[in-house]
Amino acid sequence: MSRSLREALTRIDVAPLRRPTAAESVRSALRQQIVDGHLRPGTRLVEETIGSALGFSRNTVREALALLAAERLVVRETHRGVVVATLSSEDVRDLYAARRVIEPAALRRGPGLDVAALEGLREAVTLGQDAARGEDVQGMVSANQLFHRRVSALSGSSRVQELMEDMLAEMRLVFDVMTADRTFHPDFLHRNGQIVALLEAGDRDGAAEAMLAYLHDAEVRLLSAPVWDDRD
Amino acid sequence: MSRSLREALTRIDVAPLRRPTAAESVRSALRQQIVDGHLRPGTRLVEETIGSALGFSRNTVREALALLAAERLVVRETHRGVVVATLSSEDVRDLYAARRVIEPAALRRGPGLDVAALEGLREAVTLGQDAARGEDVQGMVSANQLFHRRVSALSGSSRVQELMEDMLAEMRLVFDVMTADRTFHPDFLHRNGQIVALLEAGDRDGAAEAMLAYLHDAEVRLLSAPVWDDRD
DNA sequence: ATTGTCAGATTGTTCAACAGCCAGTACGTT
DNA sequence: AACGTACTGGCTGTTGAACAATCTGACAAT
Repeated sequence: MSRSLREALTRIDVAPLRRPTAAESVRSALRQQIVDGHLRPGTRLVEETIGSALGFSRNTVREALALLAAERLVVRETHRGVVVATLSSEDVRDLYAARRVIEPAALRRGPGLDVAALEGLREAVTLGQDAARGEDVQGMVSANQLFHRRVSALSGSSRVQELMEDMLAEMRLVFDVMTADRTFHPDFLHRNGQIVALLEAGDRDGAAEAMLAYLHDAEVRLLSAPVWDDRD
Repeated sequence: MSRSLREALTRIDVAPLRRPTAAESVRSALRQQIVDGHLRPGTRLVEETIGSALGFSRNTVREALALLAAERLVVRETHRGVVVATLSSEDVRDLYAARRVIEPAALRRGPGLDVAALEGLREAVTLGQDAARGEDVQGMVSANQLFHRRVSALSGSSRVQELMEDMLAEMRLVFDVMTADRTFHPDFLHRNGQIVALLEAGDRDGAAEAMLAYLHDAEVRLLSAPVWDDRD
């Protein structure tokens, strides 16, 4: 094979192009229902029921549930079944401890911070502001998650991004509890803007510190919410 | 039920006490074989073969393989099968990007740094020194991984620890390539000691910076190794 | 109230089957 | 020799049925 041909071929990124396997379909369908709040925390997920509802066999559903359990979106207890995860205040502490490690560090040192990345962050902030003006709570949550997803992308590690992805899904379970508080999201959307402004000014350490404070305050605010499932 | 009895019972932490399920057994058996290097990167894992070898059905094996794939220890390609993961230089870069985010941040700000934690870190260093004196490569790797596992524990987040756990397992796949280089491990064990010394002196920022430098150097050293599987 | 017992429901696990896909092999074309 | 085609064996993806183990709730017995 000629040298130039080989080199030209390396530039093709061959798309995965495989249609999702059955287990993947079930997995993402359930995942979607959970993060969208249609399957509330505590809901029992019965294999047979899901299987016949979605048109897949029990074994396939089992595989999907096992993966969701690895993601912590559902909890499996042997011989007792699977339920949509119900987060405890301990989980909230754990999630925010993780985010305080990852997000400030990504801002401070992550190798992914370039012009395009800054624009992406700015865009997420703008989307959030639009949603806030329209009092669109779903939109605010999505924009906020987009912002933090892109922050974690600055880490330059797909493994870190994947963890953040999972944790953001878990956060939807948390916000299930917070639907009452109408001021929660707007307050924190504003602070996203401040963080981006610091980055744009070239002050990465400042942005990292602002993120740390943000996460601290958000955790306190969430933990002060009335009801947490703390029967562990 | 009497009041005092109820109160006494709350103090029992009821151990999980469930013996591992079949899929879990297969999963951990395979995991062990992989991290111990008995199943080398690239080895094909055929469901039927594993099943009959370990005495479990194909379905059970499938569940175990799905979980290992989620952990990235094996790679599953649809209709093509499962092989023990072969890491590319891109994977090494990704892993170290993740570690540079997590480990320095855990040292700098993690809430888990107390006297007991410091002792644990010091112990890991001592174990490493002992292994180095005995030229015990396996022991050095284990001690080093214990050290970094305990650093990640400073994060105060089980989710971060879990990610680190998975990544350390992946690192075993990396070291499969590095068995040639006899000086790799002793060099870096020494630097673990310096990091602990900084912590003991109360200089968390300094320890974080030292960790950052450590991880940078380790990555460079690994990437300079002759052969990486970079056919992606 | 506490405990023993039993039936129903659901999970854990196996087995057997079949379609679909992949890699390799052989064969014929150009 | 390079290429296209057809065939084949091996494995994966997925299903459906089956059975034992175990949990849950209800009801009866103490």
